[in-house]
This record gives sequence, structure tokens and C-alpha cells, in this order.
Amino acid sequence: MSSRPALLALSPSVDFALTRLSGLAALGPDDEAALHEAAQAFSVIPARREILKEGDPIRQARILLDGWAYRSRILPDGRRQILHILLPGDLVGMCHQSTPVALTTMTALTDVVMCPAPDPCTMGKGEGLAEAYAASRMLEEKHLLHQITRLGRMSASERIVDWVLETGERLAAAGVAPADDFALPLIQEMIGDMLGLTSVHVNRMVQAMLRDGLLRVRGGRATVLDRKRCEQLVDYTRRRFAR
Amino acid sequence: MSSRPALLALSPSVDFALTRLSGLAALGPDDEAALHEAAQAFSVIPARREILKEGDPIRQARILLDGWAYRSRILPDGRRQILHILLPGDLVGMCHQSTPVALTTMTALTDVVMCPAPDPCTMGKGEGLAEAYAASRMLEEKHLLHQITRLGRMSASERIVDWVLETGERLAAAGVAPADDFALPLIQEMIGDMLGLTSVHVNRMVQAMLRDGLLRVRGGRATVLDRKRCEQLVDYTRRRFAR
DNA sequence: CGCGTTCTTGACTGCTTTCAAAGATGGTGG
DNA sequence: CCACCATCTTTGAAAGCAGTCAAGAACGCG
Repeated sequence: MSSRPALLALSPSVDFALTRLSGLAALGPDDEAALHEAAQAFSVIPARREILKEGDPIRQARILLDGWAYRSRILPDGRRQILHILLPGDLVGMCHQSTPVALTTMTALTDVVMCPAPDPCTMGKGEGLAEAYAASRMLEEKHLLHQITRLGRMSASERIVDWVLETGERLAAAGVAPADDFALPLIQEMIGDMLGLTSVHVNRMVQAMLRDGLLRVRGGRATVLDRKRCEQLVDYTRRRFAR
Repeated sequence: MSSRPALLALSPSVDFALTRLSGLAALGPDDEAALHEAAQAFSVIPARREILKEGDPIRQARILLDGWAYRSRILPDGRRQILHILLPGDLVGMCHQSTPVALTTMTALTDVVMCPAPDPCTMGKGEGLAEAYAASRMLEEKHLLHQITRLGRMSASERIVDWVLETGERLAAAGVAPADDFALPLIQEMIGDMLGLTSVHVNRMVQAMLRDGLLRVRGGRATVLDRKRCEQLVDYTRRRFAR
């Protein structure tokens, strides 16, 4: 969490959300003001707590101001799939249905700070925000599609490298951390549940890639050691252009 | 394709779209009229032709009136992932960005009939359509999330059964075919590319399931032979409630 | 009838899982 | 400051699911 000295107790920092959203669309002063105002109605969810349960009604769209969360589904025999990771600046529950319902359970991975997403319709202007929201939804769909490609057509080590690069880029886009070195609040079992692998195999692959000098995933931290080789392993540049 | 005798040449049938959308929200007479009008601006895309290419600007949202299409991504070494199947009544390119861009290539699987999606904003009323569009987007997201779960945490045979059940249900919801027996315009290689398997393995699994009396996937047709056992194999009922 | 596509089959390889146990790590309370 | 506990990581051996390669059979179409 970043600091804003005097006001911390009154409203949390909006920096990550602002950085991410203004990377998606040009925001005006009203957009920024609306965000600051919305942040005053923030709430904090402790790590490991469920934020939404599958089937819950969605009261309002929210912005994740700080922390990590994940959406997951659990099969009846206990197998778990982590579907999507939510990072600072991400939007939650954006949909225009009259009685929307959560499609999946969402859980806090770290302590999480959220606030209501300012509604561009009720604001006078706010076109910048509306545009950013739309772009954010597209980006989320893009991540889901990437996740499908990863699981369907990539090997274990490709999946890991690909996901680390993607996540680093997302964190950098929100100003949370550099793309090549960031805190990673996921244990290996969760990485496995996300990438369709067992924790044992994640462990072996991670070690192999460390030996190869590709990347280090250890001690709650991910570090890209050789970006060039990582990128060419998963053809990452091609995808950046496709942004 | 279904028939509407005298008018076929002027505008195609809207039946599938109407059936699907009114299952998602209550449509009024204006909604229905708007759909009929939009259908006059229909276009036909022959099988195998690309409908959209990754990166193409999206001119307008469209409705798939008839036929099958798919969204896919191809890795540089030739591996292909089929991300999502589009069926009659599905919406394409719904997004509120000012300059939206196609995230993935989309290809016609059969001959396809499309028309512009009537815009609820420009109509006087059209709240029913707007609601149906929102529900449709949620449903599409649900399918992408399911696809992730399938690929990440299901065995080969589970993936096949699960996908056949889901597709049958979607076709039934649009009034295209009964959920247990429908034309399947996918060769086994495509089923493999969709479910993260090789065509050889799809073939073996399909044969094994036919021997077991679970389902038949052959000759361009899928038939659920024992729905009860299929459903319990993939815990399908649980998911229907979660709708 | 001939050709190209799709399906089928077999043998072999190998990536990933499974099971089990030992080794680190970090936080807590004495 | 250290013992202790729970959690997380690491390791090994064995098994299994799915992939690969290659060739033959079936199918559909012109």
C-alpha cells in the first residue's frame, strides 16, 4: 500500500487505479475527482476472505484500489481452478444487467482495498471514465482468452513464463511494481490451480527455469532474470503488438 | 437454416435470435420489430471465411442469425486454440469503446447469416433488448470461464462430455435443435484444438464413450445417449443451478 | 471412379501426476 | 532467543494420461 500522509485514515490512495485507468483512456479532472470521492467510501477486506460468492447479487461495480484477489471455481471432487487474478486498478462487477449475479466466487489473496466505481452516467461528464471502463472490460476479456490459450496449448514451463510476464506487465501498467520484479502472494499450489498443473510440477518447472537463468519464483516474489529469452519462449512481443 | 417462404430473399429468419434473447430478458413488440428491421441488412458469410481478423476495427455490434462460427488464436509455431464457439442468436462485438478492436480472429464454421444488432440507445424504448444484451455478455463471460475450468482441471473425456452438454443446451436455448442430438460442424481436429487435445486422442475418447453408451460424436452429429450418466460425470446439474 | 479430407489404429515416447516423506520457512509464545 | 508448530517447498520413484509418428481405412464429393 502506498501512503498519502494525512488522509490515509479517511480515504486510501487512488494512485494505482488512476494510473491504470488513465493508461486506458484520457481522464479529465472530473474523472479524477470522482475517483477520489468514491474512494472515501472504501472498504478493506482481509486476506483469504471471500469478497463475492458465486450466485451472490452484485450491488454495485467496484474498483480494486490495492491488493490482489482471485476468481475461482471448485469442482465437486475438490479440484480447483483459479480463473483470473485481480490486481490494483481492476474493475469488479461491471455489467449493465438489472439484477446481476456473480458468476464466480472471488477471494482476497492479500488484504484488499476496494471502493465503489464512480458511475459515469450519474456524473455530468465522465466520458473519460466510461471509455476507461469499456477498455478495462475488453482487457479483462483479453486476459480470459489468453488464459484459455495458455491452458489449452502451452506446456507447463510456457504457461508459467507467460503468466509471469503478463502479470508483471499488468502490475507495471498500474504503477504497482516494475514488470520484472514483483511481490507474488501466491503459493505454488495456487499457481498450479491457476495454470492447470500440480504444485509438485510447478515446483520442478520453477527450479528448472531458475537453473536456466530465465526467471525466479520464490519466497513470495517473482523476478524475470532474462526477459529476452522469456519473451521469445512464449512469443510475447507478438502479443504486445496485438494489444 | 429455417424457412420463411416469401420473404427469404429479403430478410432471413430471426427466430433463433428471438428465441435466445427472449430467454434472457422479456422482449416487447418494439424489440421484436427492431430485430426484424435490422435483419433486413443481413449478410451471408460462406463457411471457412474469416469474419473478423485480430486487430480489425469493430464497426458495429452484430447478431449471428444462423450458422456456427469460432474465435481462435494461433501460436507462431502453428498450435491453434479455438477459444469460443458462436451459435445462432449470439452477439458479436458488443462493447462500448469508441474505437474497439477485435481481440481475436473469428471464422465462419458453416455458412453464416449475420445482421446488425439493433441499438437500444437509438430506439425510443428497447429496454428489453438492452437487458438481453447485458445478459448475453454475462453468459458469454460465463462460457469463457467454463472453458478455462474445462481446460485447466478436467480430463479428456470430461472435457468432451462437458462441452457437448453445454453446446446442446445453448442450441436448445436458441431453438436450433434438441439439446441431446444436433448437427456438429466440427471435425475432430477442431474439437481437439478447442479442448486442448490432439485429434488422435479425441478420436479415442469419443470411441470409448460410444462403447460406454455415453454419447455419440460422429458423422457431423452429436448425440447424448445417456444424459444422466453424462451429467453426473461432469456434475452438470450443479452448474445449471448456478446459472 | 478417383482424389482429398477425415477418421481409425498401433506402437512408442514423454510430460505430468501421484504418493509419500523429508526439508525449509516463518510466525508465535515461552 | 529459542523451541515449536503449521505451512510451504523440495525430492524421488513409479504410474498414467495424452502426445507423436506413421500408415491404412473410410468417407464424401465432383
